[in-house]
Amino acid sequence: MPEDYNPVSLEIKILEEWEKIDIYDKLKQLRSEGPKFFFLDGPPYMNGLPHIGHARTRALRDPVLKYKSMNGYNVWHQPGFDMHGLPIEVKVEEILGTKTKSDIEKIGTELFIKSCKERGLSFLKIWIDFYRRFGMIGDFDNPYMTLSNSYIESSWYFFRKAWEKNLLYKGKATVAWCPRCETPLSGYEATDEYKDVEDYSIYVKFPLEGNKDEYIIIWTTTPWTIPANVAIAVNPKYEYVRVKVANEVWIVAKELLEKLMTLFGIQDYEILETVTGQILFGLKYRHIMEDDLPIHTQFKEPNAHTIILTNYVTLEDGTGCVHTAPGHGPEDYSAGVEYKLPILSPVDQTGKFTDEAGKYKNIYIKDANDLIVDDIEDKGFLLLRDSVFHRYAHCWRCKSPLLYRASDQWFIKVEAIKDQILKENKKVKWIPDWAGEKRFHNWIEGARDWCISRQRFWGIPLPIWECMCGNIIVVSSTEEIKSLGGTIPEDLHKPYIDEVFIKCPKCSKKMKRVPDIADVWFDSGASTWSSLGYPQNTKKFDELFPVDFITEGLDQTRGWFYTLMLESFIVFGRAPYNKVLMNDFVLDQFGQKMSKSLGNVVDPNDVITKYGADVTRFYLLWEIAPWDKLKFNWENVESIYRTFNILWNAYKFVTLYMSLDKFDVNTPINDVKKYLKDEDKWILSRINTLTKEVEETFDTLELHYIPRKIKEFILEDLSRWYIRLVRERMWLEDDNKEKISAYATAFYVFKRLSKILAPISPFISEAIYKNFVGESSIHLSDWDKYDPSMIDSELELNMNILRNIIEGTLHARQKAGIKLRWPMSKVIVETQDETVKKAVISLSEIMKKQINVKEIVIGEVVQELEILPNHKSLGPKFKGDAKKVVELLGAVDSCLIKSGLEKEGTFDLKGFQITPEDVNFNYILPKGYQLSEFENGKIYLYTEITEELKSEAIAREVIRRIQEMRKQSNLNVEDYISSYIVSNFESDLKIHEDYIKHETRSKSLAFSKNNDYTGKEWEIDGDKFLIGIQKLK
RNA sequence: GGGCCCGUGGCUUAGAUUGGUUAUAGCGUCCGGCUGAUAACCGGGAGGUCCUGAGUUCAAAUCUCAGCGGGCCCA
Repeated sequence: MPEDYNPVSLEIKILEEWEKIDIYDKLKQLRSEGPKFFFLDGPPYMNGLPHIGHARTRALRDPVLKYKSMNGYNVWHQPGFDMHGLPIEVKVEEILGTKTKSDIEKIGTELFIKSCKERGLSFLKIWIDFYRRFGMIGDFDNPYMTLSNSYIESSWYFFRKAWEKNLLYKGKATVAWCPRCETPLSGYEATDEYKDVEDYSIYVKFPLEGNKDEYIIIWTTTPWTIPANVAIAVNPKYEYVRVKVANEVWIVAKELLEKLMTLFGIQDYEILETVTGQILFGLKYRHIMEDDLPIHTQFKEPNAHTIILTNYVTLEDGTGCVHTAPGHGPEDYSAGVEYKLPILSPVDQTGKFTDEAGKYKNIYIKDANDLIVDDIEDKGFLLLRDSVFHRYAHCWRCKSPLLYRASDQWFIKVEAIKDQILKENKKVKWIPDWAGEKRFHNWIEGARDWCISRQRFWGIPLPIWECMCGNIIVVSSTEEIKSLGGTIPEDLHKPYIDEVFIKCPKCSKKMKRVPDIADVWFDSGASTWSSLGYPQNTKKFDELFPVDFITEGLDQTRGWFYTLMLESFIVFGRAPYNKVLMNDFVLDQFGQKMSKSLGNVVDPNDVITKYGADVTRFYLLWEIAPWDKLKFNWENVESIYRTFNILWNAYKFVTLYMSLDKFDVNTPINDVKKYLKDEDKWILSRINTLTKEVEETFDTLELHYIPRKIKEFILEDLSRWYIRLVRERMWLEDDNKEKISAYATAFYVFKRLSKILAPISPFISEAIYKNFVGESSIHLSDWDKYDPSMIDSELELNMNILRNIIEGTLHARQKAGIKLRWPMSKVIVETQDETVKKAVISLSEIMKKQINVKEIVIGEVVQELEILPNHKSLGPKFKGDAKKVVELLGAVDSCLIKSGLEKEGTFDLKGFQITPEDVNFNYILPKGYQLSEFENGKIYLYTEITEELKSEAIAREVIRRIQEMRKQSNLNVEDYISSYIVSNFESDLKIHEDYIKHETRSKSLAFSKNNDYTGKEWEIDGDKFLIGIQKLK
């Protein structure tokens, strides 16, 4: 006999059982011959605890895997963990108290890297414990970890392939740079953290060569980039003006002229000439810092310090003439390449000016701003010194303001292959489709070459060795290193790997590894093959590739979804995954982002501790579609808990009677088929329909529909309807066939329901299944496919109609103020719908019981139409004749008037023209009837209570009181009692004596008081009843 | 600034592929009822500018366009 529903203790108990039998091992063996299903786990970053968003993603993916397992698939479910990268380095730096890279070198990179490793591994157990507690079943003893030697070695394969395909190159590029971390950041890393900051806003004039006192005006918010200026860009399409201001001539965009003059406070100016940007092309100017930065006089490139043309120049702000410093901006850099400009980037990796910056050498760029602006002013080139608030990129980890600087980096040539990747992406099934067809597609379309190198410590070392002679070798395995004369360290990380030298096959000199590590986004992107140890071990990969299914959050569009696609495409020439489910985030109940500072963070462990993993998983799936934002709502979690409680109680109810009767659960449903009643056939049909719908939804991955349909089934079909209908049958004595067939039906339904529920809520389903079926685990059982022969759509439809009518009748009862306990003699169902008539006829027995009415008639009740004069309208209209009109209204058939008004809008009442506003109509029910409407018709409840009905009603009222007393006395349902009833209704009760005795399990029923019994006085409709009961031994 | 997604009673939501009677359900609230599984449940009432505006149409929550607000991604 199961206890009350206590999810937490139930789940803990089941977890212990799973551990005892080593359920994953069993599952693996069981499905070893099945078709493969390769699920690739999106590795969480190991710098914190699982949050509710992680729980959501897992609540989405785990049901798919469990479902696939139950359907015979050999599911690959290996958890993965992302353990390298800057976030961990930053955390470790906090702990060790280092501020710069040289600090790290001082304390020793070995110590630093060891600390990073410890940090990365420190969360592993917590996460795996969380997965287990969450009800996931997977290969948790063998996770893939990006920091393992095997993973690193496998991932090297990518660089080798990219190198072979000419997609890996070393280049100078202007990339976002964090001066504190002293490393470049990817474009998107740089945009993660924009902050509003105050900066200079300066307007500067550059003197044109040859034309005395003629200047071109530029605007910038970064004075520190002026030293690196090598060109000024204009847009060939725009019009520019040469303006006379005092004794100078200035060049600015025509459209911005007025605005600028107002800004500079200049009233007297004269437009000398209007030209297109095209005309300005090639004009030479002098750099304003020639004196302090001699380098500006030494450029050999012919285009240095000229006006160039680009189309990225806009008229939104500035002057239409754009200061161009290829060493400090990506767009400037492309312009620099296009026009063969010198790439000047006189800033070192810590953000300080270098020798090339002349007098500004060794000053941190931001600190140099003031000095530079002052200098420009002193030289007379400053037109305006102002400040501006704008969004400026900051380092996503350490929050330092970023800068752009040119440096030597390794790149992946993405632009060359993106068209092919777009083609591959078309083969991938995305859920929802727009995630792939639009979002991901657009992202790839705009992709640029990927700067994959980082000048940091904690990451996958680039497997690139360089020789003085210029030879470059990209290795793909430790074996290869050995064959080239290198020795393999125990740990493939820095600094050990830096000590590995190989012999140059060309010149026999010592080749040195490029000291860089890979951008951490590279790591997880290599998981397709690295998690399987490929290419060092080919077996698993050959069996499993490609990935059948992945799922992650929508932020991974540019992250994991992308790196997986890109890297796998480069290595294997195809999309690595077939199906991708993209989910949105979890917000708080008001739609606010969860954050520590707001204090609105929902810890998944809190939810699990309160309601259990089953409810949590079910809720996270049920609340909203996976790809929509989930507003976490505790009240809705509570409602799921209540649903589970109801399920449990329904389960308890049937098991109670089954075990009392020692029902043999092996009784096949076919054995009792001829005893099945309509409600049995109906629920059997419903559970099969539900199974069908669930199967279909697991294919489309619109996963939220599954728990919604299950919840509706549990509440509407199982608890509110089926159990209600069969309750009495469960109380039948002995081997009554009606009872046995109800048991067999209930068993079938619960067994199937537990299967359907198993993928989503693995614990309660396990408990129900094991208690019923006795097998080791539901998760080692096969999915019960829906049985089309059990589905009777007509019956389902009829039952729906019936439920509508029953609800309508109960409404009529309520209006009449008659309790359900009181039997009524008749109800008349009025409908034009033949289907409804059929439904009522075929299911009238159920209906009679549920509405407690003796007879159901399909027919109609003629209602009298009453006409009510509207004096407010009639009075003014007919004045003195009004009274006569009212009399006439009473004399003429009101139906005639009504149809006349409806057709013509007016009615001739013996010469008086009346209109609709003059009268109101009212239908009068014949005496003794109560009306209620339902979807397809009307219900008339005949409410006259005869003596016969009343005595039955009283009997039922008394039964109800005795049941209540049994309950209060904590009697078991099977206990027998003796009872007495003292009242003024002895003769009524005597008519129903057997009925009362049977219902209350009274062996004897007396009509006089017995002081030995537990007695209680009740009042029923104003009459007093003294009732006593006594338990029999 | 661009791409994508979202906006429906106090709250959480269904309904958009295919325009069509009175816009779905739950929570909360008020009234009534039921209860031999249920600290449950059932019936009813109140509660709506379906973000705004325009357009297409006999008809728009639904389709189109523009705008507003929120989110993710990018610049």
